[in-house]
Amino acid sequence: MSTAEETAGGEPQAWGEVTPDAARRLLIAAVEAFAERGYHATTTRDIAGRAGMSPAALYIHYKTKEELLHRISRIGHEKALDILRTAARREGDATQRLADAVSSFVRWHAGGRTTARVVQYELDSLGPETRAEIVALRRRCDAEVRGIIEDGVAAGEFDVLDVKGTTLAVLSLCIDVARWFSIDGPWTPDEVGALYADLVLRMVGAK
Amino acid sequence: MSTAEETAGGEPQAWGEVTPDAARRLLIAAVEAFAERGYHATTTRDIAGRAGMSPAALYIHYKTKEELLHRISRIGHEKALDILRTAARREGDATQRLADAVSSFVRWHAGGRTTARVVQYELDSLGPETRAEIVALRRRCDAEVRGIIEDGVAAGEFDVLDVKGTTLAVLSLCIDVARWFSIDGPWTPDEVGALYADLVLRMVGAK
DNA sequence: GCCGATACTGAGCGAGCGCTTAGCAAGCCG
DNA sequence: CGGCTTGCTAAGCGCTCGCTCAGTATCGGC
Repeated sequence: MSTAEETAGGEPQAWGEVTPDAARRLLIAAVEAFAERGYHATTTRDIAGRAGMSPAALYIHYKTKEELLHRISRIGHEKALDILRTAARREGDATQRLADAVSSFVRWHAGGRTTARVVQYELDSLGPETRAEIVALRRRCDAEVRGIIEDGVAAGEFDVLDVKGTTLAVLSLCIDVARWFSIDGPWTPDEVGALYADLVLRMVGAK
Repeated sequence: MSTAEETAGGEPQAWGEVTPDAARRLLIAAVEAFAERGYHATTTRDIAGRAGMSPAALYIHYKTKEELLHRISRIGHEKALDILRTAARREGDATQRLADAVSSFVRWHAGGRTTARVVQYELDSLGPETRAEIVALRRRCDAEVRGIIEDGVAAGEFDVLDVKGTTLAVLSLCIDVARWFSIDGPWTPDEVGALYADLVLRMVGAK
């Protein structure tokens, strides 16, 4: 992970799927601006300015300001789902898979907190149909984590009172990392990932 | 807790300290609007309209739109701190006090989620000096919870690897309830409070 | 060398924003 | 009863917003 990308807005080679280059620069500028000030407080002039372009250039590549948020949100959620799915399908018992899922999910929220903050907290600024699409992706994230916890309960590895509620709490705990984590704080993303994996294993009563 | 206030925006007899009546109505309208759409997406015309007044009436009672957010945020944080302090100073061992703190704090975030959402998630919309004042209140909330956990560790009741990190995680878990809780969901605020108290006791390794 | 396509800029439109001002109705005090 | 204060409204100012459009520079294909 390069320092430039760590401080500027994301994971290494992030947004590589966005082409052409000008469209990607605008999208990265939008991620930074949305994360700093929020969607509604960000102006299209600010986004274009950060990308080194005139305000009108934005509308060559995106129909509206909301389309930018939509693209960011979908790509981000797909990445989040990918992280959880990879961990859930790994070999190993439920304890190992849950620890892996939580630590990598938290690492993503801490390391790419600029992106994660937009993805997790600007959802309400999307229109109804667009939001519905993103909410569907979130439910699939939820299902991946619930699957691991159910496996652990079935195998007798975990002791859980309320599977649905505990799943929600685990995801909520991980997601909120994007709100409070700061690169200037006392922890690295790896350290928070390890701490949180331990806390979550305690929450599910892993032996 | 009356149904009207539950669906409309807060706890019973909330905002009783705000006078005169017109100022309170405007403030309650602002809480609802900020919670629904966010601070920047809310217009002063919308706030005044919800309170049944003309746009100009707002400026009789408040200097700016930001002063409304400031007042809401300070009163809300004082209430949150009061809840945690009351629980921390109760009689009983650390396990009982932590369970009490978490369940009442979560109940407040779930039951008064309209208010809590504004208080917890619109902080960045405040100006620098105002935000500093609120951040100081948050640190005092943090200190109350850390105090209980430190007591529990000292008494041998808890088994915690990282007191500071665990404190942060516990508060983060509780606060994020305001983001996802819905009155239409499958749980009551009491049920979430009880579930979360159990989860947190597991996180700190309570016997 | 010319043509159309592509990527961009400068200027600016209509709308809606936060906030102000002038004026008015109602209540209290002498 | 007259004059002052209080709480409000109608109208609107100055500004910035998201977005548009006519015009321009650049470039590959023929």
